[in-house]
Amino acid sequence: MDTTKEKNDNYKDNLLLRMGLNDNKAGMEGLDKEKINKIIMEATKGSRFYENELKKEKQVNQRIENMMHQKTQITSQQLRNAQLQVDRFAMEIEHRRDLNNTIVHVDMDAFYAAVEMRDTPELKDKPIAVGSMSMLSTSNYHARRFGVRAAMPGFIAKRLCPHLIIVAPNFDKYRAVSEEVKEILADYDPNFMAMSLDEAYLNITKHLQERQNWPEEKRSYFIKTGNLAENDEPGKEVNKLSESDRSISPLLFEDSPPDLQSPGHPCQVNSEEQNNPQIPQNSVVFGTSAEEVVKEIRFRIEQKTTLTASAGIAPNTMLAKVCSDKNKPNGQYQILPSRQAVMDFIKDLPIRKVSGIGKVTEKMLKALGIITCTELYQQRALLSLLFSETSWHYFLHISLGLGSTHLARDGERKSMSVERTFNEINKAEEQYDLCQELCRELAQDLQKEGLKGRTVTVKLKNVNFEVKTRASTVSSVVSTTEEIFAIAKELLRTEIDADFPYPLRLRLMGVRISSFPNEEDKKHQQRSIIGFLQAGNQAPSATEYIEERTDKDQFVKPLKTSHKKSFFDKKQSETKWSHQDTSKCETVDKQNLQTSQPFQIIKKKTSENLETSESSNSCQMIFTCPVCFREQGSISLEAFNKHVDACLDCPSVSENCKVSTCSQATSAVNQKENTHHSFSLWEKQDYEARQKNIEVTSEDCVDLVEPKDSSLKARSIDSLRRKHSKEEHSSLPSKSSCTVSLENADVGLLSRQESLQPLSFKVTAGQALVCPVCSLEQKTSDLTLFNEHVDVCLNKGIIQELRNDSVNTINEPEESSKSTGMSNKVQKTVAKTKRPGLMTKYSTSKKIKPNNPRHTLDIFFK
DNA sequence: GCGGATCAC
DNA sequence: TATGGTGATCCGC
Repeated sequence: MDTTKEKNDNYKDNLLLRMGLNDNKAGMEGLDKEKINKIIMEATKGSRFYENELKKEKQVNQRIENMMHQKTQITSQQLRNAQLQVDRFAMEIEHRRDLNNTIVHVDMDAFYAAVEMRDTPELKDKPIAVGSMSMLSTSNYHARRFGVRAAMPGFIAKRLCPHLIIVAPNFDKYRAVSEEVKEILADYDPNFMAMSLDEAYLNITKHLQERQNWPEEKRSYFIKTGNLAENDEPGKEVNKLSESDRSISPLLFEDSPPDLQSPGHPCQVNSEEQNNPQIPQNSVVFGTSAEEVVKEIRFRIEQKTTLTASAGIAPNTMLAKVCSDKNKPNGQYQILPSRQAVMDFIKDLPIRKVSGIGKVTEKMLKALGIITCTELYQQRALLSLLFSETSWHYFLHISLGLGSTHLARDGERKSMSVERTFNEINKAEEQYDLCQELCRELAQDLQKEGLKGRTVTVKLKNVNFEVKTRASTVSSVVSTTEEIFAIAKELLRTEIDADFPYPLRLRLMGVRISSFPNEEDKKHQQRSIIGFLQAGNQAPSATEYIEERTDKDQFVKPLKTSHKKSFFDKKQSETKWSHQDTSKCETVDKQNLQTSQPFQIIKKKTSENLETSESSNSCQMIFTCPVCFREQGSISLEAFNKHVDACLDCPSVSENCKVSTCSQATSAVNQKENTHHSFSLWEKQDYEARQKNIEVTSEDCVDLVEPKDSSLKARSIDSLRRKHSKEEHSSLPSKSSCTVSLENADVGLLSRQESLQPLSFKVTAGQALVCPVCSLEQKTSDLTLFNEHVDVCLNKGIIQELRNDSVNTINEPEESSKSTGMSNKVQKTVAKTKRPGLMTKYSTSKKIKPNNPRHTLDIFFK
């Protein structure tokens, strides 16, 4: 698909063109550009949306004005100094220029629209767009001639092109097609980086090396016929592409360059093929060059999906991305891996083409007379004085044609959010209901990924399109509907109160959660559990502490939870019970009957009526060590802490708790497999989820434990745990204990599967490390990995799950809020916004080498 | 840590 | 009638 950026801009350019606010060229064919602008303006002018656009525009202009003023203050001496510094840095990064990688950016052409056209032949020669009357995701090339673009509201598109057919998106279908494409991409780079359903980066350097020795058969493909037979393996029989099928692409892309309209079409077959009797007539042989590889990729994509892709080949991601746009649609472009080739390409390249330079940046730079990369380079000293270090480093990289040469693995998620646009809602009560509904959805999403965060942000957009965000960070992680809503509600309340007596007139509300603890945090959290428990004034008793923390941390569980055979039953200490106003004791008990915790501080409800027992109920508490899982009875907190400390610090802790660290099911697996390497079940689950990019349910989890046992298969890990809690000691660890053991072969499989989104799993023979938590030998010599494992065991297995369950147990959802009437599920875009390694990568200040750099300047641009 | 902005898709 | 949703990052407080 074309870059949204471009689509967006063209639309907004059109929007603003007649206002004299923007004079970019759009280059329309089908409909006169003036007409397009006129129609858009007529549909837009006077709207609240438009007024807000103007307002934002003014703000940008103000920014520019400030910048220009700042510029006038710069002395020539400052500029000279800046020049020196910048050029030193330029020399440094130039020195590190790496041309040894071949990066490919593959981009499906008008993806959603193309899928719809493929599947509905009637649409083939009509202008179509995918989306709704409110917003379009993409349009086909026919519609684009009328100025119909993505990120344009459908109702305006309809005015531009009355015959436009707007098709509702079908994301499941797009996902499926995307998977087909990804299967092909994986053949060339198992670690390829998918940016969305229709876009991906590949590093084919390794493939190219291997390919050099490949025989022709391995590079030949038969041309298939109209049926969509699965057949994209080299050398497999397929028939000729039928006329009707071949007609699809040209109709989609009328202006395709003829030589690229059908990659791999017989007209492109290598000459060697004709001379080789081994290769049948209706086949194509691809060469061994990068260009040939990419042709092959695009050929296979089209054969398999009947859809076309464009691609760019370059020594880094930044250039590859720009290249893929060059011969779009259905084309490709390569920048050869030489500095000269790169510089030639960069020379006149408008900076706006670069990923990361958006509308605003473009405008600001334009105010400085910068439009092309050459100009960007020429103004580098000035830029270093006007922009942040992060920014000017980024600019400098662009202007030298530098970018990421490796595809960074996906990092951990940083936030998760839900937001929704609706017709004006101005009644506070409805706003709260809506907020709760969003919190509920968010909590569900969080649960799917097993995440908890500390910061809750509420986003509000009023009917004038003015956006506000309000955030609150709490001291410990939250994840349930009630916890999130408790925070979000207050944020919302503050805003409602602030405008009183006027109502908030909202058109959008969103809830986001962030500040997920990283591994370090978790470790710290775990290790400081002792201090955690001691928090409060002057070493309070455990009971006092718990009472304080009940709302947030939910470290408390009514005793019924594990009354069956728990050690805890025997020794209970007195404590008080308090609960949040929203909690419902009935559900608490019901829930608790179904759960058991390895580590719990148990409170027994002594009053019949929880609602009235605030702060006065006696509860009894028992501690179980989170490390060795042994009940510590009603010992003092200090003694308990010491014990935990000792367990955490003692590497031979496993010696003390070999027997009971694993639940029955897992033990069985371990025995059966008799292995050396183990993963936390949940770790593996997370891992596989990342790979498949799917939601993982607890059912999946059980599959991992014992795939052959159908009786277990159908059960969730929770039910498994429940079962165990009944059959065994309830003090056994729950999820933490579900450690999957894998044969080395399995580990190998994992490593291979990792291809999609690699984890850094290294399995090396030799030195055995024993996890002090799960007692299982870790067959890795990588300390980091080992530590990660221990962290997972500690955190996910014990504290996290304890809290999770406690929380779920105590605050059972209140009665459902009214339906907001906005239940239409929107596709969650897999928005990976990482600019392949630029913006953030160079944010650290560099030590400048004290070499004289001045004379080297000329090497960059002449 | 917060809030507004920018950017990508 | 009607201008999206998700996620990341940066900057100035």
